[in-house]
Amino acid sequence: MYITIDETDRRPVYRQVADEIKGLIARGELCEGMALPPVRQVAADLGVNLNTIAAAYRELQKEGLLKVRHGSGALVTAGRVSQQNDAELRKGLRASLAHLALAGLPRAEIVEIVNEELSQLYKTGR
Amino acid sequence: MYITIDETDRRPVYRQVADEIKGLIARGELCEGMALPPVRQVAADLGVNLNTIAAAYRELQKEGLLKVRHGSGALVTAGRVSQQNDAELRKGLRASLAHLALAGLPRAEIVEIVNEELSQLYKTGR
DNA sequence: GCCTATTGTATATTGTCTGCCGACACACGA
DNA sequence: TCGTGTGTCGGCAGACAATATACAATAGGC
Repeated sequence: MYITIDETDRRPVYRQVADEIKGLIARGELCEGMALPPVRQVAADLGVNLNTIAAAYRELQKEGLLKVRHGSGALVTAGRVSQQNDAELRKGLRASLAHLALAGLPRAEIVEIVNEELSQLYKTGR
Repeated sequence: MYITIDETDRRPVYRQVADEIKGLIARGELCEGMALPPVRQVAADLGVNLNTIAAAYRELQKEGLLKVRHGSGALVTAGRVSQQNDAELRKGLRASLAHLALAGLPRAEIVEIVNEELSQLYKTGR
């Protein structure tokens, strides 16, 4: 499972990890029923404490994407998160798009980038 | 200047404020040369300490969007941020789109939302 | 059944970040 | 030059992040 940590990112590490795993699930690289690697292994790979990864797993369990079992491991339990309200969902997207616009990208280029990313998310018959 | 704080948002308040102002600049509601309201006024409107707003202004100054002048006020100095690398720019967008996909939205609907938001950002002859 | 390895969990500690308060410093106009 | 309006600085308390260490649950071999 290939995930990375960005030192320059201001989000806490456990949330970066959670978001990366969420991305893997979103694009189908992790499917329902699959086991996640043990927290110690991920922690060793990334050079952080095992509790940091455990926090990421708990975060995802709280969102309903994982089932973490004491003594066994963690399983992907869903390919979807429970429905959220529309305004809430848009907020993050709006901020990201504003960021791209402020960087000076023309609208057409942003559309192109969005389509590329969406193709990654919807490539299979999901 | 209409901005709001979301108690449920996990980002710190000063960053929420910074991001909202960034959005206002991105969609042209704040233009180069315009003055921002004093930190005390924004702080009073939002019910937070003035230093919290000052931190937001400093954040934006660091990104090159504002010029904060001790004793006078803060001015918008640019409608663009300095160029960043492409991968860095995509990261936030990718996460947002993954979130929408995990919420179960069909691809077409996401494209529609993106276009709506982009229309807000590019509505004038910018 | 019991041992052992493997796995997640709980507790305590340390440092950092947030947000606040009060005092200070700069700018501009009367 | 003085007063008002403006941003800034230092210190504080509380919350949060990441760590080290010890604990508890599970799975498999014997």
